[in-house]
Amino acid sequence: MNQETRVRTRFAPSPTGYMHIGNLRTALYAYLFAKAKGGDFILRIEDTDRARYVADAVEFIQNTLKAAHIVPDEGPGIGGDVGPYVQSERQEIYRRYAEDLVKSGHAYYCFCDDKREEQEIAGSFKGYPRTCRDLPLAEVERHLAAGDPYVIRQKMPLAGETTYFDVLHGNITIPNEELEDQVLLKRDGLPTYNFANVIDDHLMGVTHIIRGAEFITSTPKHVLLYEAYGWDLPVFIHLAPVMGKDAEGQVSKLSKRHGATSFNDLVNMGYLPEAITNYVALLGWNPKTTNQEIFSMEELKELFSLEGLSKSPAIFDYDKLGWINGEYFKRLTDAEFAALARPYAGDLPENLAAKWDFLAALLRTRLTKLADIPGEIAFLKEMPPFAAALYVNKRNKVTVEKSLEILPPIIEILAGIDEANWTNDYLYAALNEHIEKVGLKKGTAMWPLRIALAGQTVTPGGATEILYLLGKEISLERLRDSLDKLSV
RNA sequence: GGCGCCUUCGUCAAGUGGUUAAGACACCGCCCUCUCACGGCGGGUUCAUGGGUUCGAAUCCCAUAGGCGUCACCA
Repeated sequence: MNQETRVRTRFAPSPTGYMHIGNLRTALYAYLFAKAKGGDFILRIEDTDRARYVADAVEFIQNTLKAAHIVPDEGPGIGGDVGPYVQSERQEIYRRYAEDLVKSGHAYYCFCDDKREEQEIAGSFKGYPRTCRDLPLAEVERHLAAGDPYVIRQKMPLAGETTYFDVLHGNITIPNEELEDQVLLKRDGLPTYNFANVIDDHLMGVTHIIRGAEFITSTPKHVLLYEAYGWDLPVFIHLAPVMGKDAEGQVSKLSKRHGATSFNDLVNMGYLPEAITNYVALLGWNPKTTNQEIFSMEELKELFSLEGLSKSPAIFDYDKLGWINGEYFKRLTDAEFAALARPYAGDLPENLAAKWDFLAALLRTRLTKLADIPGEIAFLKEMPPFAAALYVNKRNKVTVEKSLEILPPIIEILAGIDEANWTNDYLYAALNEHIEKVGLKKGTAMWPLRIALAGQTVTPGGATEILYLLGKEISLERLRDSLDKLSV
């Protein structure tokens, strides 16, 4: 390929209505590479399996890419010079190319039934099926004239080996006897993946094929096709898979048992699309020149290079995703975060709903995903039952007895504060004054207060913040109730 | 099973013959602190195993093991 060739990459999903995070990463890398090189990124839909067709899947894919800020230059609904970009609309093209291959002797009509199962049982599956490989021309014409159903198969070399170059893995060589005379055109007239893929990549001018490692062993078949047509080979880049780890620590290809595996699942859990994209970019790619980890899409487009790709599988790590998501939360303003987080809080009692912005600000630095919000704020909606042992805190020198002494005067002070002054700042100042007067350590007084108020040791916000959120009435109610239980 | 790919801390990873083997997440400790979190400082038997090559190997070669993929009229 010469220097002036414009880089063109593509993402070619089948319309399943589900965007696996591994697929999203493939799309991302193909997109980033094209953009890093000032080239084009194409979206092509590979819907040649009628049985697997899912309604609205194309729209779903487009929406997902949009949410992830991956923007195709060409594709269905976008246009471009080499469309259509949906394979089911290109049927005639494949047929023509398949027939050309028959004429040039690289493929042949096959009228056999699909006997694979029988053959496998018989244990002679290798080399199958080549029955029609050398069918006399007259015989072929007789079948065609009779309208017999057929497939077109690729004629593989019986000996030797095929080698191609992969950017990540170097030369890959597969013995030709491993290659089956694969079907190119199916009985229903539609092409198989292995055929349509090659035709389209060539016709659409794709220069770099970035796809999953599961295609490493079928690529020699594609290479043979390119050679049969006399076409230049594109550059192959086979990405290592994304793995998951289950509860037992077993590693396997990322799937349901590892939790959410689709982009949309993660978004619904409250990971920001930008954070997911950022994390996924780093899962199998490293910028090399910097230790930076938080990247905008613009930065990624500039930095991305094939050299940073990793050839070994990477395990999807929710901890790291959570950290990156948290970093994105911290970069938002309080108002932005409050708006984004509100739907996850569910129905809020009036007192809390009115103070949502204040609550959200407390939550912002404490969360790794929005779906954790209900659990974080449950104690504000309803006082959880708790054991007196929670009052005991060594570092703040608090015991149950001590709490019994500390609480009553504080409750009295709080009861005397006017509703109008019931703000975090005022409450904090008032309590602080009392604490200093009686010579307590701040933590010693605040600990039991927060426990009596919240019923749990870990809370978003400190004692006075919780007082403010709960409001005077509920706060005093909770405190008196807790004190009663403690006195028994 | 055949063929193929992969193998640096628990995880993501830098590293391309000479480094105290970066950095990040997670974990642990300390500091900060009205708890937690945030922030700051610090900690940890990491080069799968066995052979070579070399003055010297995480880096090169060969085996072994393990993991993964593939062997469809699915992609």
